[in-house]
Amino acid sequence: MRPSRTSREEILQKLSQVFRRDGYTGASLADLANAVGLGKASLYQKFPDGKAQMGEEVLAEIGRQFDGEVLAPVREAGPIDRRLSKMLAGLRKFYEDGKLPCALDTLSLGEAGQLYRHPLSEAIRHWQEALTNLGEEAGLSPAKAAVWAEEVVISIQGALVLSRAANDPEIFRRAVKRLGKCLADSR
Amino acid sequence: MRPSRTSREEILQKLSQVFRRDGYTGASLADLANAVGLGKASLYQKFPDGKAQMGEEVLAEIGRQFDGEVLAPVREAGPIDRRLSKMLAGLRKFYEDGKLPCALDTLSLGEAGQLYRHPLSEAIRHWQEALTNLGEEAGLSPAKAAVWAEEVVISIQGALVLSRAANDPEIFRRAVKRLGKCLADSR
DNA sequence: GTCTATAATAGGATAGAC
DNA sequence: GTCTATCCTATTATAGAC
Repeated sequence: MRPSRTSREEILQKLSQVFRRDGYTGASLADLANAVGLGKASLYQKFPDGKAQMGEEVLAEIGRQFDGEVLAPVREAGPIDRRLSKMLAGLRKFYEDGKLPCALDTLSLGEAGQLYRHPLSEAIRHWQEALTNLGEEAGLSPAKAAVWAEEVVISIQGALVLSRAANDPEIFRRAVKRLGKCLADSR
Repeated sequence: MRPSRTSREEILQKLSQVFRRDGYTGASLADLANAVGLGKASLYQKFPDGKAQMGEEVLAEIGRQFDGEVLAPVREAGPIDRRLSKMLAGLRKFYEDGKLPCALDTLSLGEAGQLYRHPLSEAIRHWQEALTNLGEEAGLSPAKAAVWAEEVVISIQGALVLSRAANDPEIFRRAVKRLGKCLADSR
């Protein structure tokens, strides 16, 4: 019997929390092992290439989770407003109402930025692409839709940074709320 | 003769580059000493409390620099548009056209976030305050001015994160350019 | 003031028992 | 599969020479 897939998913979930909170350098193997509830040596059994591999698989897992919780609603059929507000609800959950940082931020610092260059830019591209399509469906020109998509991603990232630095998750919640009203304004 | 003030300023300038690029945990004493051009022991002569003190003084120095290069133009007399565009030029210089991260981002991760809680939130408050005043002078209601100020700060922070993660400083330049046109839209 | 040398500890990674 | 024990290197920090 092959190793259960959910189990690894759960491990990656725990690991991702540490990486997102503390960044790549800030996440020590002791922290990571602790979060998973295993010894360091056991982690190396599952990730023979060590921390770098953990980060890589965590990024992939985060990407899948983001796709399911945030982007799937954007792409489904139905009225634009409903899909947008489902995405915003997904974002609130994914970022735990502004209390959990984004890996695009915390895994792009220093050495990690080089290490994960491609997955990071691909993740951004996917997000913007889904939003651009939504913007066009809402009646924006391709150019305006692309700008709107970029501004949405920027707003989320900026609000997360500000919430963390100011220690005030309300900043994130306010920003999400404003995004619910701004599609019409871009027209 | 007491130690020259510019010399310490220059040291803090070098240190701040490392902290901003690599974050608090990512900046090792070897990196920091190297950037300054001194041995590690010499750094401890100047900062007896080590890395924590360096970060603290770096944040203070960054605050002064930001105040001079970015916020001073916002507060000076003259037409609103001119002051806004001077701020944007200041931002482009301060963030080296999107290539140098903001300390609000990279020094708010993990342990550093707790360590520098107060200077970080104070820095944000100062920035938002100056922008809110500008917004009111431009004719916005106090409430709308506060929202506009928050959105400007969010846009800058988000654009910096995105530029870094996507490895594309153009994202930052575009965002700054858009900020030059958005004050009127908030009215 | 700055350096070399060195201590003390933490971090990443592996060996081998169970 | 997981653990204890261990290795090696990097990191923070200090002592003491110049």
